[in-house]
Amino acid sequence: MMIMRSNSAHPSAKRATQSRKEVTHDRIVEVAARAIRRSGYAGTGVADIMREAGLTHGGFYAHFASRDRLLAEAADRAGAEAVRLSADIAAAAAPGRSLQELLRAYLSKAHLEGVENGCPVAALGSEMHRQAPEVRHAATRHIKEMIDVVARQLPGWGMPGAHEQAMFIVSSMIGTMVMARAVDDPKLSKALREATLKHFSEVGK
Amino acid sequence: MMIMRSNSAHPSAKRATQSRKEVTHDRIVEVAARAIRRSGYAGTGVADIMREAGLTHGGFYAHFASRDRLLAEAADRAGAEAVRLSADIAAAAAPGRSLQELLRAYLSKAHLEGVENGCPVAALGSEMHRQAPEVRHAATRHIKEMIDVVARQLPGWGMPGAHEQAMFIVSSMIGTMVMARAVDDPKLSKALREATLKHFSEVGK
DNA sequence: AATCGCATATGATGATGATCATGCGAAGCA
DNA sequence: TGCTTCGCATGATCATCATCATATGCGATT
Repeated sequence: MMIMRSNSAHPSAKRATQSRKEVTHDRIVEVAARAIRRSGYAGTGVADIMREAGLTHGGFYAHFASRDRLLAEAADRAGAEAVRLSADIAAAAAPGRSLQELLRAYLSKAHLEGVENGCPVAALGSEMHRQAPEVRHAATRHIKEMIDVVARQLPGWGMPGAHEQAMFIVSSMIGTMVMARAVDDPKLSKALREATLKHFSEVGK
Repeated sequence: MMIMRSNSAHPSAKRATQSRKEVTHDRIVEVAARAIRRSGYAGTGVADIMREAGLTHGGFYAHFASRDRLLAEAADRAGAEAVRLSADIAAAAAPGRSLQELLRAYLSKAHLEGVENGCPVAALGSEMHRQAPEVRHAATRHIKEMIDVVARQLPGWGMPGAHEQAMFIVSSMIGTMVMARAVDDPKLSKALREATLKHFSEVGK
């Protein structure tokens, strides 16, 4: 079960259900997880997030010790969501097609245009090395998870080299999406995604 | 007494007759080109740049119509430098080894640690889609040039598919560097770079 | 229905940011 | 040598930002 973390000596109806504060906290994190992908770490202000969550800026520090703490929670959530989504896509694919489906989804136009709900590494990768240790740590953890997810879709899963190959695939996926979003030429953007898709078209189970 | 700054600092004798203002303008752009890679577009302020260039913030608008205009010039310069450096490395390599040397240099520890003088796409990629049109345009141009540089090192240069392959290679290079910089685990960082290096170890002329 | 505690709002503070108006001092011309 | 022009500095303005102190009002408990 859960540890009782009561903020008062009196039993103020603690139960498995979330308290009001927890619900709000959660909503702020969810909004922030989208905001950072849309506007970047540096471009996301406390007031923006609170406003988007339907609150005002003042209450923020009742929920988070600092802006960085929120960013860490938001990055963590975004990463966890991305890994879970990838695993789901792979799990739902026909046997032997999981890596292909994963790549197709990742390099899709929908993902290209849906930054705020997409891969946080593609959305925030080049800002990462400037972030607070907690943020980088969460990111690193999810990156490792993502590599594992990909590795499990490889024919030689468990064999030496599979992990290495998975690292390469993930690097390529992310680089392709970063580039495809960076350029202002839609044709080039599409060509970049298709080139990567084509390169991996034979890899799979 | 007064700090004499003449054009002797940088013997950039492109035009023998560079006015004082042009020299200063150039210096600001050069500083900015490093600053944006180090601190990101959003993290680079006008005052920071001017201070680093040995000036005060006030004179800025005598040189640039806006902050965005400077960022565009800085991005353009960083991109041009990166492409030129890559082409130089390839040109200096032993015959048939140019792509290998290029990859080795790009994925080196030196580049990993030298953000401010390195590839601007790896340093700024995920911030790019939010930038002013001029900035994105300059970036796109240099990305195309970079793809061409890589394509020319391929065995099947000119044959159908070479350009496609070059796009894939560039995407992978950039993605690998973004990831290697993002993670806070040096072992993983190194493993990512080596995985990509290994994957391309047979490609070349 | 009255009360009370907690979650959130209001508002303040000090820092920093982009932009601009204006003054000063040095470089070059007469 | 004195004058003019131009490049840069000083300093101000207005906006935004993170953070915090304090007020308020809702909802649950009595």
